[in-house]
Amino acid sequence: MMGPIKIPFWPPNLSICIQNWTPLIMHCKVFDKTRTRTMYVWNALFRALTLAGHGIETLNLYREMNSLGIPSDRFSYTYALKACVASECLISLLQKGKEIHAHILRNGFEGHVHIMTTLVDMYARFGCVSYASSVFDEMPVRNVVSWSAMIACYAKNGKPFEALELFREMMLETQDSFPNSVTMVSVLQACTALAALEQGKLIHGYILRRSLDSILPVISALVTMYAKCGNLELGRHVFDQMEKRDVVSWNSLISSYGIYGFGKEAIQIFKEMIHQGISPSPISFVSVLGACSHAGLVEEGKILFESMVKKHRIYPSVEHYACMVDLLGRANRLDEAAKIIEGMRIEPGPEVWGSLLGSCRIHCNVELAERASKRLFELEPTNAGNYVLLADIYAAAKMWDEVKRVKKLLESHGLQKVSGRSWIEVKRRIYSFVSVDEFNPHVEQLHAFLVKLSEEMKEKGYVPETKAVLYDLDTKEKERIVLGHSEKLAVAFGLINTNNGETIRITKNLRLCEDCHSVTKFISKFANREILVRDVNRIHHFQDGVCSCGDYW
DNA sequence: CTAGGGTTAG
Repeated sequence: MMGPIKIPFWPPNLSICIQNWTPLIMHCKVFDKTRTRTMYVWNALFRALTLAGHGIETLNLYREMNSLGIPSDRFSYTYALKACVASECLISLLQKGKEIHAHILRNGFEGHVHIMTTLVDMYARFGCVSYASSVFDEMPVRNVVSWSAMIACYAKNGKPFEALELFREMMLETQDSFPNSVTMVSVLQACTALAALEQGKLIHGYILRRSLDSILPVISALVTMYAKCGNLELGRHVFDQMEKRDVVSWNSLISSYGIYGFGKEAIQIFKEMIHQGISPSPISFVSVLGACSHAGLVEEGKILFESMVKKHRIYPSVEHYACMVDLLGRANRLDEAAKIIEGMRIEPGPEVWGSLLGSCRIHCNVELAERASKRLFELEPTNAGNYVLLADIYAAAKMWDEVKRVKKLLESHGLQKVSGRSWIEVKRRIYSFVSVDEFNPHVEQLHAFLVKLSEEMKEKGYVPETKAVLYDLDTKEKERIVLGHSEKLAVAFGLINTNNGETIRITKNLRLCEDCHSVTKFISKFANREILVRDVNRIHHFQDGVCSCGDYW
């Protein structure tokens, strides 16, 4: 007689295993007549496979179950949906997910909170925000988890405004869907994305009132929020107040110091973490290597990279290699960076080539840039940033025909250059600027302000840097273009509309331009203002004519 | 046997 099947530790050769298992399960059905018992076995198998990341196998088995005429139950649906996103393969299982979605509706499960929430999450992970929100909107019953899933969907897919708006709506629903710690983490991420410091402080207040301030994920998210919103001190303060810390809390602090360009301090914190008995995770190394790279600490970075395997038995992933390429490339050791790629023991992905291309831009290396971009265009043909980087490099080398060619290439993929945008929070309102902005009512005043400022600066030795301009124009024209950059408009707006002594906080969606960097340094001295600019990857803290990045970025 | 969350490069 066969007893109940126990799921053993999963053996490595899955496909063979599944072939052996399927008849076993069918066999089991013969012995165990009750249907729930059989479903339990199927579901347990789905669970084991999905947890191990074998989405394809789960779905194959799921199909087999269906073809045997066994209907899904509420458990199998959630596993099948999770399997669509838990695949090791790169092929998209979105279509499969939609099919299961249809089955769910056809079989009358549209009122099942667990299944519908899983559905929201599945679409979220595919980046299909509108699908997720329409499922969410149609849900007859919602609870904290469903609300949190939808807020997380917005926060993770570049829709922070929508995330905060939904959170507001959630708070109005007074029934049984009070936000909990999981909700708050996503809400904090939305504040981080917007660099909305004041909003973040209000959320912090709410967290304190709801006594959610001792939950590790919440505190880590708080530390990151404060640091990335331009207030490292408050982030540090939250960290210091923690009673218990885990590796993620430490990672938050390490990367926080890193983005400001405080590399030595980041290394110090990394060492302190180990000293306190916490083993570094792979992400700790990404954070600390990133910090070295931001600060130009090449030798320190190399030593840390070597210690990964030797001391901590952590094998470098693509991300770690990308950090090393960035570290060396930025320091103008491009040949060494290229050697790192050649010596990689895993397939170099777009992250690695992207790092190399970025470094080529800084040091105007056309030849290497062409090599890197060739690979990049194959690996991620629809990433507009790569084309723009290459065009930048050609423009810097005055190779205007090539610039045109790359721009055409970009357009041939139906893409366009992401335009620069900066924003600033003044009196709890967010003001946004783009470089050529005819609709912003403040622009004329700001332009006049900047023209006057630039004249004054020129007398004091300022020379505009127009390398960032991708058009073959004369110097005067180029100067006019860089003077209208969104980050300069935002700084000017901040100077005019905030009080003396108030810190100005700007956020930009792209990398800060070189000319804007030197102008902001200048302003910080002559207007005697502290100015923080957060660009795509880091924070520049300007004070008294100096920037925390040490002009290395 | 069921749903949501922390830290990551450029």
